Amino acid sequence: MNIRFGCKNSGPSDGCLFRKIKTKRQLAIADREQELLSLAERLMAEEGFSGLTMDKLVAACSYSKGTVYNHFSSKEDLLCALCIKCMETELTMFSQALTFEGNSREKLLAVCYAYRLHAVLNPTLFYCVLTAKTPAVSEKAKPERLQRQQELEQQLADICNHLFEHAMAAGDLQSPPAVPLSQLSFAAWAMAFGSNALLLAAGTTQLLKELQAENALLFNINLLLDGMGWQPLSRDWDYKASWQKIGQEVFKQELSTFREQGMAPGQRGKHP
Amino acid sequence: MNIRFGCKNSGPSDGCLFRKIKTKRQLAIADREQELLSLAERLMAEEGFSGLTMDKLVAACSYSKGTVYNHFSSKEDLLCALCIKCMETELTMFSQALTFEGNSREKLLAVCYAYRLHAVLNPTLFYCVLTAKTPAVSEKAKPERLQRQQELEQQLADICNHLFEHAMAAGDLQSPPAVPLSQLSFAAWAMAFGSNALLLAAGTTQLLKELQAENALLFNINLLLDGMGWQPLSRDWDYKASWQKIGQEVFKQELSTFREQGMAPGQRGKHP
DNA sequence: TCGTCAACATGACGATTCGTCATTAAATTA
DNA sequence: TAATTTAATGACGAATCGTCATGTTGACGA
Repeated sequence: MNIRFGCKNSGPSDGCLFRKIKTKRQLAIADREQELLSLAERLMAEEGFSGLTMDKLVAACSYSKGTVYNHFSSKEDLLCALCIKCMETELTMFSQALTFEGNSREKLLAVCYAYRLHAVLNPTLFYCVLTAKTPAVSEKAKPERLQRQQELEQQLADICNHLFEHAMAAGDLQSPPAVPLSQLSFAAWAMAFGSNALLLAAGTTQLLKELQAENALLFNINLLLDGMGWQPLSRDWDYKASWQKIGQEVFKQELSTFREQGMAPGQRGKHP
Repeated sequence: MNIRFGCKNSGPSDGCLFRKIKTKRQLAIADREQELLSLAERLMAEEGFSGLTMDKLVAACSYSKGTVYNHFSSKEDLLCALCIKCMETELTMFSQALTFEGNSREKLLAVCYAYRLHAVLNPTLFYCVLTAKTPAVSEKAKPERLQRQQELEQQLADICNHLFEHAMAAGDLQSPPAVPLSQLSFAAWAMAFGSNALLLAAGTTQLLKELQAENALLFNINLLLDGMGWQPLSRDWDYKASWQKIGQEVFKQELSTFREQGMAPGQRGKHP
């Protein structure tokens, strides 16, 4: 028996979770996992959250049920995998946002912009991330996947934390005494998350129709950062201009794709 | 044929959704709906979100499947009904919070306290409200229920809006020009919601363990209200003391119940 | 080239769950 | 009480989940 990092009994799906892919066979398996994930993403976008079932996925792909279950040990595991894919995309967009040239506060805004844009482009995946944190899901997902999920969460949080450090180093922000940086960072995260979630639900709720959803996140975050005393304050700087500049300079491509199609690729359907 | 507000073909569950309950029969039906809801709530608390199935509910009650389906046209409809029950409880607790004597800002804090307390006491119901806004649910729920849900949402939002009006009338808060009050109110709502959701997930996530979850919502809201310029600012007032005072004066009973049992009644189980 | 064996693929299958509907029972009205 | 409307019942079919015995493949050594 080959000694291969405990591959025994673990099925083919490990291929893409390990850092190094060895054989071409494992490579093919990892490829297939991505293929299945893309298919699942499309199914969910087309037919909504509950429209994604294992049976449908099996029917839609060219593999058998057993093979699909070799990749995803349960529906929850598949959901978790989708969540991971979503967060990886977020991470990419966040990194893209960090390239924006501006003061420390504008950089945080750029990340918020990325967060919002990602949510608008992938509303169903946003729900997916929400439910993936539900105990119902995390209890049935593969441990490796949960670990990967936490890794990504940490990386996303690190980006946010780093922006706060940067601001303090630049002298734009002073943390109150006895308040750890993570607390401030959490506040920003909570605001961004809450705004995004409510704005997404607002389409359903219709309670917030009069609200100008386009700039609501910017408005909310500005209030919060003003409360932190993050310089320059919103009364001393035109952050609305920054916001638009971020869109034009960093996410031009995503925005044009969005506007052309009315919706993002694969997001045309309903979400039943 | 009797003319009875179109009761035909509508099943027994209407009884409790109409404003007036007529016959004793309808009264009994409305009672049974509450009985079923309480049972469903307990099932969900004990066995988690996915532990609640229609079949289990039928097995756990003394009625037949058809009868249960006369009340709740689908699983999603049941979920929506639970969401409504949850929001009604919230509304009660919010009203309770409004009795707190204090300045305008403290009153808002009291409502936030109620929101947080409710979420901690009923974590599974919190998830329930989240998912009830999902298209998957709202598309299959009864129209009357969706309407009731929106009514409640409006009432909750009104409470929040009214607090802002009160603050402006008292001179504690000035809305920036060209910014509707609802925008400010939405910011507070988003912050409270986001903080609560993340804090709930934090138990799972473990990313925020170092965070002092107990006061995180207070901290976040304070930052936001400071950003709005809501007087007195947090540097001029001991809101931590207010927070504790709210708990002691308004929610003493809930807190003691919480501490005695370690968890709220019916919330002892896991959430798979 | 072939044999061997571990790893992988297959799809039939049992178990749940959802929701329906023909039938039976009860309540209301005449 | 008879007639009629309304509600309750649970057997049933369809859909879904996840498993497992069986068949297949491909890597590797001879």
